[in-house]
Amino acid sequence: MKAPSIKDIAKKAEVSITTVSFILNGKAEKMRISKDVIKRVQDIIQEFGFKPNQVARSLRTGNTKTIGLIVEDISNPFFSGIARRIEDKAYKKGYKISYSSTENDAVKARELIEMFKSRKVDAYIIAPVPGIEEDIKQLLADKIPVVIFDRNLPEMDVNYVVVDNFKGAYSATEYLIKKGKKNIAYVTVDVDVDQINNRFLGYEHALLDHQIKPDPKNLIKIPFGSSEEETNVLLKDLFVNNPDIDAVFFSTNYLAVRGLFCLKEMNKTIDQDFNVVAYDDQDVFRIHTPPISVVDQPVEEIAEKIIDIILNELSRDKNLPKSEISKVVLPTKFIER
Amino acid sequence: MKAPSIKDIAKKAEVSITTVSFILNGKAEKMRISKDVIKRVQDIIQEFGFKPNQVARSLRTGNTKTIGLIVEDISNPFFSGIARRIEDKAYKKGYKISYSSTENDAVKARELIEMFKSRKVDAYIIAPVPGIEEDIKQLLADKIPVVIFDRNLPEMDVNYVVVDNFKGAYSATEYLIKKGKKNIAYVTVDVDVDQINNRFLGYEHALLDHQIKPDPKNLIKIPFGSSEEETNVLLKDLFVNNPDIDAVFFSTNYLAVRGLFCLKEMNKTIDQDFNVVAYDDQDVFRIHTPPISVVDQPVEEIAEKIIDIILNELSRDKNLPKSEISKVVLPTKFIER
DNA sequence: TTGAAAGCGCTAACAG
DNA sequence: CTGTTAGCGCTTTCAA
Repeated sequence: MKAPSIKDIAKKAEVSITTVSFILNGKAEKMRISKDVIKRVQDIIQEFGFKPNQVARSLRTGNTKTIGLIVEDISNPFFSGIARRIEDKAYKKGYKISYSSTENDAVKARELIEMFKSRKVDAYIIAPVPGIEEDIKQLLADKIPVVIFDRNLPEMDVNYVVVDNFKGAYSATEYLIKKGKKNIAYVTVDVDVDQINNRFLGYEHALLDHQIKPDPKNLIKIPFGSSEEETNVLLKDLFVNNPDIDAVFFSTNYLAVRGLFCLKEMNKTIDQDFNVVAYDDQDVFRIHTPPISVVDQPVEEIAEKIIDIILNELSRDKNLPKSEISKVVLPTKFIER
Repeated sequence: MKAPSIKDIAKKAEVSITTVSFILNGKAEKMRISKDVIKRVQDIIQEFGFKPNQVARSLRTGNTKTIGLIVEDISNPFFSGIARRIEDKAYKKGYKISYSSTENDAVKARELIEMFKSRKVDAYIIAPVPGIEEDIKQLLADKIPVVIFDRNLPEMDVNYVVVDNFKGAYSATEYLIKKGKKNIAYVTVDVDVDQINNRFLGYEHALLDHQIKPDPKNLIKIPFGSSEEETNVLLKDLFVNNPDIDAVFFSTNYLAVRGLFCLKEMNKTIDQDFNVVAYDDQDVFRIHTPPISVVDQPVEEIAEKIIDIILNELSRDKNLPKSEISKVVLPTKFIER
């Protein structure tokens, strides 16, 4: 009960494997293979339930019709939302997705790229971690389509799709300032990546533009990978030691969720006197009582742009036209609640 | 700047490709290749940054070191949580994951299996939709490792990892009954899959065991794929038309989330007089005011069992020992809040 | 200890 | 219009 090969089909149909191959690849017309033969071969393909071996095809043609997706953590709703939409669109064009999570670890990220390389994926979609610039450059040098997203790698000539994190954070901070907040805490993660940095800059500049001096006491960086408890401890310290904080801005979705739990535990009520803003919209912020205002990232559009760029590069002639780099910066939307 | 092949290495090292291959595959010892040669070849491999072409290797050996993961929707936190953990464990054993979402569509699921088949994935992890029994049987007949999870396919000799949905729903319902609830609504999805059916049976039996006659008016099945608005309308109808409902049990995580929004919009307060229970634990239920009791599925364990079974089958000798089928039923945990 | 060579299944010149 | 054939890069048997 082995899977039939093109040879079996050819033998059964009493034609050469070339003929079968042409029919398989829609080149029957061009090769002017007779209707009869086409029909006969197709019937036999049906009958045998024959599917060409993609592995062999890949070895021969050099492309695998697979796209490698490298994210920080596939279980983060932001990434899984993107993954879902990318999968959908890629699938319609005959591409499959292989995914992997880096956990923000450059070593792991590098290994993943190696793995994908040896597996000959046709293109890469990467939420980069600092330290893989070289590996990405290598990919580019090999003329393999790459799109990075979520974070930008400054100084690199690579396609990217990001949101305007500076403006996003700026507008959220300004909102708080206009609400009369004077001591706006900023909770972030300690990784040095572009989008996180820009969010902080947005926060900082909004303060400065409104004559508020950023107070280091109001700033906390939670180490990446901290457990729920560790995060809790740090957050509580922040609020306990700085009772005059009258608003908090969380720079990531998961920190905001942790923060909300923490505030709840502390019986700190969120109201006119104490505001909270989060990054990324999720059900949890809408459903919270009171609902939490957020800086919303257009997930759908991000995914769409990414896949458009990838498919476009994939379909263009590899050798000749040196394609323009796509630099997409999408706006965020502040949702007041 | 083409990727170097084993041939390039062999030439440079002035040995045959066989020798390189043996060294690559850790068979150098067994083949008693001299230390010198090993060293020299390995240095050159280093220098060239050579990685064997997995595609070629796959074609030759017949395995791709890839596992196909077929779920309903990768962006559902339940599935992405499982995906994350499976990925992690598989990665450590040198396996990669290709994922795809079926959207509960048997036709799409079948296509996905075909796709994975032609790509020669080594094993399948599937959250099955009704109607693909035959395809799975085919896989089994070809002796390809398969584990299904989340839902069971009754009457099939296939490894599965599920939770005891009957008991899960039973205990949750009983909890509500013991709280004195008389009119417990049940909100579910209209797909006819094993785990959804069992949840309903659990609910029903709990009622019957406590001399409560299930009232069809308290039952609603939301069509799968309904939009947020459509769901809203249906839910509102339910509550408006049945004002004596004093508790609701949502049979899936996303329905519960929709339901909570809906109740909020209706200004229906959740308190002693009106209870809510959801299936699957998520941040959103913990953070809700008041917090929502849930039937928790042990995601970590589910993922662990799945990957254990898969890796175990993958490592056993294919031809000889006909392995026992693994039937794992994990308990759910009712979390009262 | 190492090398030569067959072949995994398929595509695509090239030859009729 | 269709067939022959040379690989794609690798593993593995058989020989030396």
